[in-house]
Amino acid sequence: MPTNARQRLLDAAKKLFYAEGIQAVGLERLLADSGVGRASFYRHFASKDDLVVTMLSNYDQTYRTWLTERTTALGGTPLAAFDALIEHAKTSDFRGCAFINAIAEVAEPDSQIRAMANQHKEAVADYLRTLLVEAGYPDDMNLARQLLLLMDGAAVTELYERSDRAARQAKAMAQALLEHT
Amino acid sequence: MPTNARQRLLDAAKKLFYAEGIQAVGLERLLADSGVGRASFYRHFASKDDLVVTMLSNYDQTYRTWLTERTTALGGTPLAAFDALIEHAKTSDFRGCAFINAIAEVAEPDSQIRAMANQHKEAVADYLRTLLVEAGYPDDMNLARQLLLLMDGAAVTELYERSDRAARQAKAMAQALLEHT
DNA sequence: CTTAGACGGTACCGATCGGTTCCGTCTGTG
DNA sequence: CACAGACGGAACCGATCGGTACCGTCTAAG
Repeated sequence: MPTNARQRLLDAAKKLFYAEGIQAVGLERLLADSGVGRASFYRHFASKDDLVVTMLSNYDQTYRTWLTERTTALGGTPLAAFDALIEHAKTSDFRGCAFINAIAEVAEPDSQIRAMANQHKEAVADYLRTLLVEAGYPDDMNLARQLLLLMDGAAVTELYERSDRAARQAKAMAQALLEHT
Repeated sequence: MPTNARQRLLDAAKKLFYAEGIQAVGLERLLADSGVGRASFYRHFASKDDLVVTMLSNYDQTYRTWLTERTTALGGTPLAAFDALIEHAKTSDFRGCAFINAIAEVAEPDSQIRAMANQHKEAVADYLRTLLVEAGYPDDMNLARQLLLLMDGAAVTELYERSDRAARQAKAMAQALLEHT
């Protein structure tokens, strides 16, 4: 019967890997930050890679849940998703998309992380597609992918700019894109 | 009088860091791949960080030169820059933008790499601005930054997709953006 | 009270990290 | 020929990497 060591590890992994990068954070940091013993780590995860993959799977779930809830709260339109992104970009610990950052540093073409990123982005695009349909636009996955490209472009731009400028710009571009459709 | 050890190191750094990531490539790999002795490395660079910064500065120069030449050869219009991006995305060793990948994995907010990335992107945006002016569009840095956001969004999407789809989509979006201006 | 299981702490492992030092070689110049 | 400088190879350094093994503790269930 596991208590909470596993969850503390996942929490620390989510925070540290996102904030500082996967390769930059060693097990020592993870264990110190989570207060979990070294042995307990390997009771719950087969390896550091296992923790990374589990954490990213966790991130996929929590991010999409968050996006859905905030978008709904902000009006439920396609543009509301961009308002959610703007809110996200304003937070002090915002550092773009965890999947994009992960595949930017792992590089291996047949990595499980790449496959997970692909799947994650596909799911987000599909969500944007449902937002488009609900707002009365035609069912168009290509248009949804255009919105996703804008969101990802903004997420990556905020990595070197320190403001929500790119997110607001992406929203404006999305608005123009939807008006001229 | 330096001969060529420094240049071989920079070539290897450019190739390996871009292909596999900065943290993933150790000095051993750099030295083995370039054929440079360990001592010679430190005769030319103060540290690995120094090599990284020098290599990125080199990348900024060569990338912008390449972009200018290809864009000019492809017509010199703003959309020609996207044709250059499509060509780039088709190459087998394409792995997005080196600066974006670098800041995705180094993370430190006051890092020199972040400042260089900011400067690089500003220079590219300024080049896009001149392309807009030459094509008869109003002098509008904001519009140039919109084009850059599309290019960066495509570069990052190609990290987990394996085709030039995102680049072609970004071009289509740029075309729509320019037509409705 | 006793037992089982989850736990944290620690010592330890081989490998590799970035970095320093010394040495022998090779090449071009005076 | 002699000298200087750029070079490659290798030994070595402390630190840290991911991973293994063992131990004592705490807690909940029988």
